[in-house]
Amino acid sequence: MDRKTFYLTTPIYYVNDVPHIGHSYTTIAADTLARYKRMRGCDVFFLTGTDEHGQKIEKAAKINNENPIELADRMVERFQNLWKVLDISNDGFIRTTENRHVKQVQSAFAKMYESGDIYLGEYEGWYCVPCESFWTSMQLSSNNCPECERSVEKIREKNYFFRLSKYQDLLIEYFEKHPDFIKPESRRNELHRRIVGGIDDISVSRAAVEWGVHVPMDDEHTIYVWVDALFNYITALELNDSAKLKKYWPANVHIIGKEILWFHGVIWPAMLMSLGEEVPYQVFAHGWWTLEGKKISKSLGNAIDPIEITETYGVDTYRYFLLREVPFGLDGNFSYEAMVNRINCDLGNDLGNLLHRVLTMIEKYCEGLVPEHEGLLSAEGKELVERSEKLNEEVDSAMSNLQFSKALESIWDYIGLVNKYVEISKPWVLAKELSEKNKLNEVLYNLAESIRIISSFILPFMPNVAEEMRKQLGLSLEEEPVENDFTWGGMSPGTKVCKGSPIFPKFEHPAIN
RNA sequence: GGCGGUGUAGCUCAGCUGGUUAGAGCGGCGGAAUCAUAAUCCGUAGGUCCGGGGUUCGAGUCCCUGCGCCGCUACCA
Repeated sequence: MDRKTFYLTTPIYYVNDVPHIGHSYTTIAADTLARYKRMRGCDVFFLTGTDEHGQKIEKAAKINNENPIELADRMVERFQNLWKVLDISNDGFIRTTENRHVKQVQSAFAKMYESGDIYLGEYEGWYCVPCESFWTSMQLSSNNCPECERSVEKIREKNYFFRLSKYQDLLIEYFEKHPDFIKPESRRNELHRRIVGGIDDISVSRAAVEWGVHVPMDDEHTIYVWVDALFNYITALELNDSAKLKKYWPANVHIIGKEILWFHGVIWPAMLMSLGEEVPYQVFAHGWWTLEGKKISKSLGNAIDPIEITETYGVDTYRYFLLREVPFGLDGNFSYEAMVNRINCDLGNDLGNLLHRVLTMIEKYCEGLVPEHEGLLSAEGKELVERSEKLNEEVDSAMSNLQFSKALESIWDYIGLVNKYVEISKPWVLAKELSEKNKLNEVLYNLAESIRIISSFILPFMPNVAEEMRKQLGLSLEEEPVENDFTWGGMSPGTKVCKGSPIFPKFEHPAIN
């Protein structure tokens, strides 16, 4: 039987920048979705990688007195190391400097040239010499460079162009037939209006840039980095008719930041249409993080290395915070205050304490063995079971829409219900009466089983925490997590639990400056 | 400038096609309980739903307008 495939990607990260919170956010979201889909039985292919060409890299390397590829090699290591630290389970990693990629990009470019969708034309624009930037007349601020306010000069350059305008109607049609193509909806509407407003052909080659993929029919030019970069999503699968491409393409979702939506939502589908390839099912553009209320930028120098955060606060807690604090798609604010609050309250008080109190009772009242009980479930016990089924539906629906925070909210509602169940059932009272032994056993079994289910739902978000919970519950860590883990009844009576120290130690709130 | 969004409790936000006393989480306050990382559970917050005008039997929810904030307008998660 063929399993359903699920192909998801992050952008390939530009190696001119050190990895920061934004990169980690996209990748953690993608990883969580990938892990979730694997548990649901999908054949997942999760791709990330690095974008290594272009003028910025060329210049940065020159300043460092090294070859561009040396710079890239160094930076790639930093990204790969971060993914390792954050427990990213990517199935593929692609670098745009790899030979397999370069060759396929050239062949796609040649194909579009042969079909007439790429043509040699003349680029006309405004050039700011000190900034080394090109601007359209619309971008100019009172006829000067919008960045430095100095005067600009008109330049003409032979360039290859992609006939984007030709795809206007097809794109509009695609947007209208696939309302979920771009998420969130507000972004979709923005793009849609802009396409309706008219799109021009785009320059897809640069004569002035040497560090890039050379235009196959004209060695004087390199291919515009964005064109080069976008193709990674299919060159990683082997574009030229391989079984892998057929198996996974079109991608189920490209997860990206909102600033690169134009490329993914318009240019990329148009080029795929030109090549006769299918368009991805969805492009999901998430929001931006501010740091303590301020925009994160190089000029402010306030970027934080995710590795630093995780060294202090832990990897799983960081993953949890990013996906819980802000609905995916909206902007959010990262603050240590909020992070500590989430760790202490959601994780420590609600979840960590629940695990700890239940295991203590199983050890105290049942010699550390998950008890067996006779007879039917009590009304409260039934509610736990029913709500776990509802939770299963809620989480699946939220995850299908990449609503990570919503999925976590549902899981935490359930955790709240289980804590309530402890209060209502009062196992410490039942334990005092020998005649209540069967009732006590039922309660403790239900609690252990509820926590097992919770650990399954949490696994895609916090893989290490889930593993630790399972270990303390006495479950085998050998077996791969599967869909069955989400449904009631997986806990075998007689399982020996193994309580450890609290899984979420409390943090002091950071001093307020 | 053009196009679009948004303004709801101290804070962060839910409130779909207009319909009974406007909701959640966190914080604050009061109580219960003792299995537990002083964790948990229960109760409580009386907020001109930005201002003004209008449509309607009825508007936080629709329309107009004023003010504030934000996004897109082809570098950057």
